[in-house]
Amino acid sequence: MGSAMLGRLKEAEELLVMMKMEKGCVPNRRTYNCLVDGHCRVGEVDTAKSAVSRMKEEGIEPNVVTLNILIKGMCRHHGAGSADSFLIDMEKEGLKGNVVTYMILINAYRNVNNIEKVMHWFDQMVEAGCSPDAKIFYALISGLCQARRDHDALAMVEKLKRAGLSLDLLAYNMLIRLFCDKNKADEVYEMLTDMEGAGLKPDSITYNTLISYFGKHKDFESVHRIMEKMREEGLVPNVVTYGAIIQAYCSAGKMSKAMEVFNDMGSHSKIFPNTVIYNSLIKAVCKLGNLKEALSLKEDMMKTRVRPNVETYNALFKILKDKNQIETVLELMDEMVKNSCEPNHITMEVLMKLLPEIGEAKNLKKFLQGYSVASSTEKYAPLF
DNA sequence: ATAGGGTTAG
Repeated sequence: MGSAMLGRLKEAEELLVMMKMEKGCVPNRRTYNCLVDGHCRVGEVDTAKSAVSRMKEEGIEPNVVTLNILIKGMCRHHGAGSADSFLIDMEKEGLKGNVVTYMILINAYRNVNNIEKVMHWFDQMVEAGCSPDAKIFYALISGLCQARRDHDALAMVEKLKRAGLSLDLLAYNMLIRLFCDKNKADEVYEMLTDMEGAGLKPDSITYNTLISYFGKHKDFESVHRIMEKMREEGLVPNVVTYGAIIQAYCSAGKMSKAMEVFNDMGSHSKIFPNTVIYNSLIKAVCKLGNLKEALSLKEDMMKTRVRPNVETYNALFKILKDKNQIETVLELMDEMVKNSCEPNHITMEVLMKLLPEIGEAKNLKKFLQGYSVASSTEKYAPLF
């Protein structure tokens, strides 16, 4: 971004000067807030602050909107920590935040998974006499679910209900997901019942979450029962539904079942397998030591233009190492480079073990720099 | 055009 936007900001500043020169055309607080926001959006937080000083000099006091614009800008460009201390300073000067102010901070800390700070600012908000609205509660419940804090999440649900508010489908889905992760079936059912009582119907995300849960526990009877119910409700299985079922069969070692669902996908529906689904299958056949099948699935991906990702290659590197197929490792390393697929620490771990076979560190370094390793004459542009 | 938000398969 930057230059074009910065250019327009310069125009805005010039316009402001012109406004001041014309009689009866006085920039007001809104004018300044717009300008402050513009500077914040391009990351010029300091310029934004000096615009605030200028507005003060002209006798216009910044309001809570000005404060929120700055807090948001600081969170975005300087991190939540700086916005945090800035608000504390502002509060000392008597400027009070509102629900929006706390929402900005709560979400900033939620985004970096700092749940302590999320809770801290929720408490601060209540202490400051702000009554939280449903959106605030949803943000908090989301943060608590992400942090896997099921008890705290339920406590927050209680607070929301006491405030006369209720959960929506999205919030229920997050909670159901959390209880599935924690393997708390009773709580899952409780949520589903509660949801029904609130007049909310499960959507495909709810169903997919449940299918994945029962799949993980190899309870295929429940998986099918839920799929049946899903169809009765007029919901169509999507790529995630199929992915969950295929993954379930894979982890149960039922490869023929997994392949059956996989093959049915394209023919019985217009839903086609994606990278996640191919990876489930490739990982499963690798685990069974079936290199040929793994490579053929990867070829199938290339043919159907489903992009392999780093997980695909890592699974293949592992089995190729076990089977001592160095030539293929080198070929796949080149293919990764060609497809701009970035290696990760797992890739490096596997390849490091193959160092002598790959031809010492030289080739690994070339690989990392984006050069061909299979044939030393070929050369690609460095990609990483 | 003055400020705020969250979900599913590996």
